[in-house]
Amino acid sequence: MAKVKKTRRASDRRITSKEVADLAGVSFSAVSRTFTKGASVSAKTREKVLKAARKLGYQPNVHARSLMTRRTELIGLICSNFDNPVFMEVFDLFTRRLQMQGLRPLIANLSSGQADDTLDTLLQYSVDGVIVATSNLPADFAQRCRRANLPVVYAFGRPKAPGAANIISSDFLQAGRLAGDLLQERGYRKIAFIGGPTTTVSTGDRLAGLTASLEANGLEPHTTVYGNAYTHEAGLSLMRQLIRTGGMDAVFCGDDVVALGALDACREAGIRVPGDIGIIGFNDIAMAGWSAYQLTTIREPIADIIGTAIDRVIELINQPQKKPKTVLFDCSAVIRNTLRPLV
Amino acid sequence: MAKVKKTRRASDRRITSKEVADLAGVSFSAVSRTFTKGASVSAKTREKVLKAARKLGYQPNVHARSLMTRRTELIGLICSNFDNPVFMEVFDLFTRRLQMQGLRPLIANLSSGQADDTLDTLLQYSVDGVIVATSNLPADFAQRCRRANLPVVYAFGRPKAPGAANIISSDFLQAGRLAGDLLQERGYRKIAFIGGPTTTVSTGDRLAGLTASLEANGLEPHTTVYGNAYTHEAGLSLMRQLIRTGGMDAVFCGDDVVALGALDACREAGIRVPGDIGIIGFNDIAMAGWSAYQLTTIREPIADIIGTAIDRVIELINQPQKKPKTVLFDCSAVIRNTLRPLV
DNA sequence: AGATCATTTGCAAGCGCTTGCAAATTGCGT
DNA sequence: ACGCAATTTGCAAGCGCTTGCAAATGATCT
Repeated sequence: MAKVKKTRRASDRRITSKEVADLAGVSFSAVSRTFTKGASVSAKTREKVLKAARKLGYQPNVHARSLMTRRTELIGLICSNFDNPVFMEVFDLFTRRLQMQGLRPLIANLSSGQADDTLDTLLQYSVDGVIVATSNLPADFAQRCRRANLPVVYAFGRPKAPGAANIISSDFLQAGRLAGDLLQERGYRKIAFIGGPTTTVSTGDRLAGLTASLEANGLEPHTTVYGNAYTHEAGLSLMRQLIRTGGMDAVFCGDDVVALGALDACREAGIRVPGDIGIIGFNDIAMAGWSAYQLTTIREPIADIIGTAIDRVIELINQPQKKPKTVLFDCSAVIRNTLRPLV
Repeated sequence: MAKVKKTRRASDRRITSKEVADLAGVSFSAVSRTFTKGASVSAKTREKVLKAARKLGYQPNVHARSLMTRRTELIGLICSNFDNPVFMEVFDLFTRRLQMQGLRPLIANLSSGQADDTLDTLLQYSVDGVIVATSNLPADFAQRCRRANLPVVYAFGRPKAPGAANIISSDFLQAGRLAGDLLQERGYRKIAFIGGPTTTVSTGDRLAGLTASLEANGLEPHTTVYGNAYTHEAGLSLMRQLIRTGGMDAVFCGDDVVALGALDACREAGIRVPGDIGIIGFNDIAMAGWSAYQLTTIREPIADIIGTAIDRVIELINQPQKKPKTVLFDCSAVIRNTLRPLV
């Protein structure tokens, strides 16, 4: 970055509380107090200050304040799945909910760069807490946060590494079971599974749920294949492969984008869904409802997860000694047209 | 939010430069200097400091620093189109590119709340500059930024209000013309237009471009209809309407999501694309390339726009007196299967 | 009016850092 | 070994704000 200019033009400066104080004819701690809620100021002074502030266009400087309060109202938001449409909803909700609580997200885009820098940056900005909304995160991240005394909660997934952590997520096992039940009660028996990267816990859990549901009836997954990412492309090619092999009558996709890819593979192969093969996804992204797809899928309660994650991180900020906790939400089925009707 | 705990446990505190200085046996300005690039420190002291810092896990406090440097390295990023898939790519690029320049985005999600608070918040956090990546923004936003002495650049659209502003965008007129040319050289003559909200400048410009292209051959748009948002739903119902009316042989959609909706409307009506009707979109979102759609569309050079917008805002931060400037990028065609081949 | 208590206010000491300045150190030529 | 210039260093004065404390003001009751 270019060198900072030294010359400090008058216009460059922002209004300070001193200036407001002068205009209002009060001490500058009075200004500070009218802007810190809960502080002791008479209605009269507050009025004077507010008027002066308005006139000058004064805005208290959060950074200066944070030096004393040790609060920045900044929450580090760690993301990486910028290629999955579900992220749009997640992101929208996170930024809005945080805003509503008077907090601001400081985004760390993990797709680029190393995770190490990421934590350093968050530390430099003294974020009050961190919410992790990605799964491909170095295992020791939580540890490092703890060492730095930084509250951290995981949303939408749990860290691979074992050990206590604050986790707010949907119950992937239950989701997998739900998918399995749904499929079976519609008469499907030879159920294949298309998962995401084998390294992600979420994929494993969903498969485990499916397997559990099948085992209850003495069945087991017909085939399981994995893509190296939750993408349309992966779903497309994996489904083509499955079609070539054949033998299954339904497939549970670990993610909607993958399911849509699978659906497109069927379309091009002339396979009818749900006539020939049933398909069920996970996430309920917007496109799943588009008329071209009408994908039956499992929906996680995104808003609940996000709301709870935010509440939890606030709680931890105020009471850092609180014990780690895991909250799992049940998922629900969204029935559309890629599964045949109940038998 | 709950009241801040008063008690300040030792563990609560972050390491300060003083502590590093003590451990390293140097003055604490030495610490500061080793962390400010371009400062004068001998290799030996820097080594000592770095070692101590590493041992203690020290990270300089950006907020304290910003008090003196008058730089926060924070850029306000104003967004609102969290429902359009194109946003994912935009957002990913913005956050990454900013990160690469040593800047951090402070997101303002305009979907909720008033724009007034938004600017106030950005001011409180003393962002160094603002990038507006949304079009539905109160007209006076730029004015208010100027009054507050805040560099602001508009990316992906220009403010409705006239007046000088920094605008980095694609050339919607050229894009519209390109679409028109493409359609005509493939023999389409009765071309309809599906736009977004009539209030957005972008829609108007795209239509103007199309019209210009048609006029060159003595034609004019066959029909123009507008949705109240750039959504699949809007495209679907608008296209159904168009189909009912009939008479056109092609349609230019102001946005890809709309185009996909239109495509689905054709599919359900049994209309063949591009056989019966040609369809062209705008944006080239990921789904446009999915095998179910294979949408021919116009692509804006998103990465260029974002890169330039960032460069521009940095430029303005360093030289606030720079005159406003508009940079428009040409769009290009992405030919897939929703237009019939060249005649 | 005077005494008593609750509020409100200003003062000043920080918060963790940068930076101009002058003193201390270093390198180098002779 | 000595002198001089170029570096390096520590000191101290901020940056804009919060907050404990004590002084000042206001309210309330005899």
